Amino acid sequence: MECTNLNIVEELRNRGLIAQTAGEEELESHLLSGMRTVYCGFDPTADSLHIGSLVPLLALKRFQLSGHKPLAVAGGATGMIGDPSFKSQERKLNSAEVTQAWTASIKKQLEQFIDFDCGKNSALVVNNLEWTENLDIISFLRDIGKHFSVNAMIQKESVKQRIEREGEGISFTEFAYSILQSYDFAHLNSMFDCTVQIGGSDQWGNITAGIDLTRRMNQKQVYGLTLPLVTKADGGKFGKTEDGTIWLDPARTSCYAFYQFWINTADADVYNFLKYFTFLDVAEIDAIEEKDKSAQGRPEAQGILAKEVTKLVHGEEGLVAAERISEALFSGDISVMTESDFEQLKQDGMPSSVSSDATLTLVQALVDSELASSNKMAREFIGNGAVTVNGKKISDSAIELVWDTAFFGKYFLLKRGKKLFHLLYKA
RNA sequence: GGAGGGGUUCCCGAGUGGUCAAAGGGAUCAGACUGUAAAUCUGACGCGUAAGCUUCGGUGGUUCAAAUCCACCCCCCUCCA
Repeated sequence: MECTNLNIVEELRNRGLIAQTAGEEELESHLLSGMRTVYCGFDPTADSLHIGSLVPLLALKRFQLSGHKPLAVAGGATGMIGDPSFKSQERKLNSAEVTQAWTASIKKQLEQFIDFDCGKNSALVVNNLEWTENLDIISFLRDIGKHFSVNAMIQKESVKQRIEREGEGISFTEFAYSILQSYDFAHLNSMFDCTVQIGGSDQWGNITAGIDLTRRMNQKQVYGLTLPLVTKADGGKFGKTEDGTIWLDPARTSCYAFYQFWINTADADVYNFLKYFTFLDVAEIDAIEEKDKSAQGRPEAQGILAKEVTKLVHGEEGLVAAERISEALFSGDISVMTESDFEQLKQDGMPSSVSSDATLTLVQALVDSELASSNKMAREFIGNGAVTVNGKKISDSAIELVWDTAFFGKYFLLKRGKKLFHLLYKA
């Protein structure tokens, strides 16, 4: 990768990706005057990252594209402690085995996003357990802890509610989290000459603490930048659907479901999301917005967003699969699908299940497939005309599914509502 | 330790002996309209085809009948020590 040296700060600013910076002008000239090593940490709170981590992850890549060296840290150590920042409750600790297993899978995910073979600014992924597991308690308290003022630490907004709120508290373990993360920054600074840390805006307190510690331990000036929390225009929580979190791991959230998540982005959010989650030029995004505005009917933006993000996360292959299913289900005529298309749907992440029953009622099938939460609901859906079997609307709730009438004698494609599908197939 | 106020169906919140599966709002889901939007309108929203069954912090009691009354217990909040 060439060192293009475009102004990354300005680029982030144009995309609305800067929440806070420690000395924006200084940081800007620091980044313009040479290749810098930029770090961002990701703690293992599950065996996969979810789309909440996408903004910082892509930001690392943006830094790399502008010629800087990204350094992703998997929080094998910090994940053992638990970040209390803006968390209203103390969290339970996971076992060491679990945390280390999660760290390993997260490390693997991080590696997909940044380039490890582009010369000088090739990326680095490290685990912060490497430099903390052998840290002894006395050194920790004397060499690191001495630089922290508890008075200052309890002033931080990020732990305020835990300290002030009645009925809540914070253990020493979580309280010390910030020290651990600060030490990461100082350590990375001396090991890799890392001078910039980025993170979500909830990380501001931890980042500034790291800047202070690095100055005190290494006598070096380092910088911080936080990215905004992604919000939706309707006030809802970003990244959650009825079915829960949108994960980056296709085993947890299929490429198809992932693609659909982005397709369903509200108009009010989609142009911002294009700036947050894709590498398209801001000018290009503005052009899309202009075009959508002047054209009537369906905007193109959601399709572009879904395509770009799915490709980034799941690659060309994942995108093709997601598009194939979406095409078949939403625009194409299902009856033109071949037997192998159905097989493909299954493999591509279409929710599906096997049935070994000779015959079963449609009501039962809807409940089994979780398209309806109870028989009563299933009947109501059928009565409302919300249920389709193999492309045909069914309004009789007494109907039975007979395999002879299935596609290829073995597939029933159930649909409830406008966008919920389930493939039922014969054993 | 003392005084007071609370815990209601996903959330907020009304209900103080039968007319309560429990007002109202939000969230959610479906239908119509659309663009696999938004807004709007309609409907559903404990389980059951139904009869009916199971819910109102927990346990026990009073009563023909309890979310509502009584006893004990658990949890939360406010004030005092």
